[in-house]
Amino acid sequence: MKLTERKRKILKVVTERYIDTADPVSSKFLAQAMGGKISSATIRNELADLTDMGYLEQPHTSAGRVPSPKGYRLYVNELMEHKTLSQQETDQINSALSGKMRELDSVIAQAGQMVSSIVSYPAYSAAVEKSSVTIQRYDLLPVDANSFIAVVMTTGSRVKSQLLHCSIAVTPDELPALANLLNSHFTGISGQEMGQKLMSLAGQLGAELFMPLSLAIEYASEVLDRSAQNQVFTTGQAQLFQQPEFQDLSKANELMGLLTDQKDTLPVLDENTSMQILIGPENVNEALRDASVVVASYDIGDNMRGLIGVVGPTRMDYAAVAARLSYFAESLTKMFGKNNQLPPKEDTIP
Amino acid sequence: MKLTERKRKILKVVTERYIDTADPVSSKFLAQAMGGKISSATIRNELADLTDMGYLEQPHTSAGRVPSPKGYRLYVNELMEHKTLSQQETDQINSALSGKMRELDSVIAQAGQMVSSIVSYPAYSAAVEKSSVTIQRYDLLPVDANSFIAVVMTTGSRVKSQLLHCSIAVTPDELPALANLLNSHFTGISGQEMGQKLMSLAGQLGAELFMPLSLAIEYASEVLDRSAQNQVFTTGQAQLFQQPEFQDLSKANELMGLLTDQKDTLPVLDENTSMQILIGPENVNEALRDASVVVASYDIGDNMRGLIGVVGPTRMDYAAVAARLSYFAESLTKMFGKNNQLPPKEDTIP
DNA sequence: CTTTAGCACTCCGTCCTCCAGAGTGCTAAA
DNA sequence: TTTAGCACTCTGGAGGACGGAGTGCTAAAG
Repeated sequence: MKLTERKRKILKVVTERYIDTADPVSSKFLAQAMGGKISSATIRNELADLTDMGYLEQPHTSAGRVPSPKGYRLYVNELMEHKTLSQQETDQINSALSGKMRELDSVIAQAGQMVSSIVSYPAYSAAVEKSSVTIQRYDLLPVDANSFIAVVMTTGSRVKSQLLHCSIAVTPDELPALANLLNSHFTGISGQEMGQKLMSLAGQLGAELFMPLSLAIEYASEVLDRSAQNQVFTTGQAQLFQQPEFQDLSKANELMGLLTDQKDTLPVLDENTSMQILIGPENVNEALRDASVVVASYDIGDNMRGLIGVVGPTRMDYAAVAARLSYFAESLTKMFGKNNQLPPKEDTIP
Repeated sequence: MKLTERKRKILKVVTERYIDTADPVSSKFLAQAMGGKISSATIRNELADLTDMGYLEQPHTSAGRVPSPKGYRLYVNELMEHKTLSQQETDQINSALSGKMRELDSVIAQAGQMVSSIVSYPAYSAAVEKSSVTIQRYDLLPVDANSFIAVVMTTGSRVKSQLLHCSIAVTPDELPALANLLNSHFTGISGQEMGQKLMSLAGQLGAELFMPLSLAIEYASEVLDRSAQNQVFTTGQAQLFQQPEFQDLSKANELMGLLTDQKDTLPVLDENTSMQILIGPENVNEALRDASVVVASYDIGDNMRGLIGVVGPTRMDYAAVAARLSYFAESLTKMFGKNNQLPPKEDTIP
């Protein structure tokens, strides 16, 4: 059977109406919405065809029609009009982004919050490394006899630091030497390799050097660990309950679990794709089978990509979400691009 | 009317039974549970008294009895037997805590997760400053012509650092002088004061010094800001739905909102109290009126306190939660106490 | 061949009613 | 003060009736 222009039009109207009201769409409504030129009987014939073709579903005989996942897919790929945001909406996003923030984790977390509040669905947000992270550089700063600060910079120019306490006293003079040792032998390698290398040095160094060294390395490998298990932030879970499809606890519960306790199984975007829409059963994740996900990525520096996604019912407003999400992702890319690594910089103090 | 020993016993049994089954407790059950020596009719008389006194409630005539908030309060204050954890349970907690972790935020967040999974209710976790935080010390590390690393240490010995980019070149020789300036004039004061002081210096310094300085200060005040708005982590929200009282969406929804989007309004413990139980209407927060909160605190270094709380139905198992939470809090205090500021330290590399 | 009017049919959701079960409160006796 | 007995109340689930919404099909019209 051929998908005529009129069928496409009908599918589009059905989808948009259903997105709007969450009620199955009737032939009567369609006849009107399509201009009143054709009768509901004709529409019914078309609907029957579309149902045969798998684009529509009926919750039960004698209910209206609802788009199937296949229908949504066609809608998203071919029928959906790509919205552009209104001035007001871009302003809203821009002002949300204009706050000054430096630390990467905060930026990521906040981005999720903003998106969630803008699209009114739960959102998630993460940063993923393009390649594996290693330590690029170490600095050690003296504090007192038993403490010093370790500062490490990873590939991707993220800087982390921590106060370390050492039961054996460390004189400030020793620190530069230790730092040298670290920089020359413990950069560019994995946490495991660091551990091995450290062991091999165990015999050659006195305890007064070995101990602070091992502390610093322990810290460094913790930093690597933490950036490897890329942290996912989620927000706006409560928005789920606004949706009629999640009035049913059991459905909502599964998704909630995903959003709170198994965040790390949320869909990740393949590299080189800037946005992806996953509809219902297209999701690998069992818990997302009755939901849809829109996920976009943005660039952070050379070695990292940010990920930001929205979770909603299959009935979610794809056009609106996609438009907002892609604008948001682009803005973030620009923002990070400004100085090749960091969030917006204002040269004035507020 | 007097609260006889028998009445207390009955209240205790009612409460524990109700905590266990979530079903109103009948006189028949009580007669059996109390040893079968007295008849259900007698129990009914006693129940009527307890209801008059406000310790029990009836969902409707001809249902069994349920503890009122006042009843729970009495139970918690006087009737509850303080559990001690089994070997297995302490082992579980200890092994959960034994993972090595240094960064404060991660420790806090993880603590919440552990507690939530141990008690099977949603949990929240935060760190609060005992007094206002200021910067104690600055270090600046050269990176390249236009970048340097700023390292700041706050009161309470938390160290934060960030790579900063400056559009005007900064020579490495200038950094120590800048750091001196920062350490002598910009320590021990609030973010606002820093801003003012910076302004007053604006005229006296050339742009090549002023600009990196202002970047560093901007970063420092951001650090202060962030630690002022003490971040609250929540986990295990999905556990709410396991509870029969939150099968009703509207109840659950309100609580979910609190746990995801208004985390910062969750109850905070007064200083000097190590644990507190807030039952139903004792909560100031409207959304918590039908819920209970158990919150405990632990020490982190000199200037900080950790806070860890559990949110559940009023019917929550206070004895179990309180026991686990206080053990957990004590363990954390010990853990942080070890080196007066930091999480567990192992002198060996895994 | 397509469109349309007409009509029978299906299914849902709601509203009632009915009824068993659980539990109480009260009374009167032990 | 305790207890047996009994009438009473309330809930929750099952069953049935019914209006409404919407469809599918047929047969006629374009």
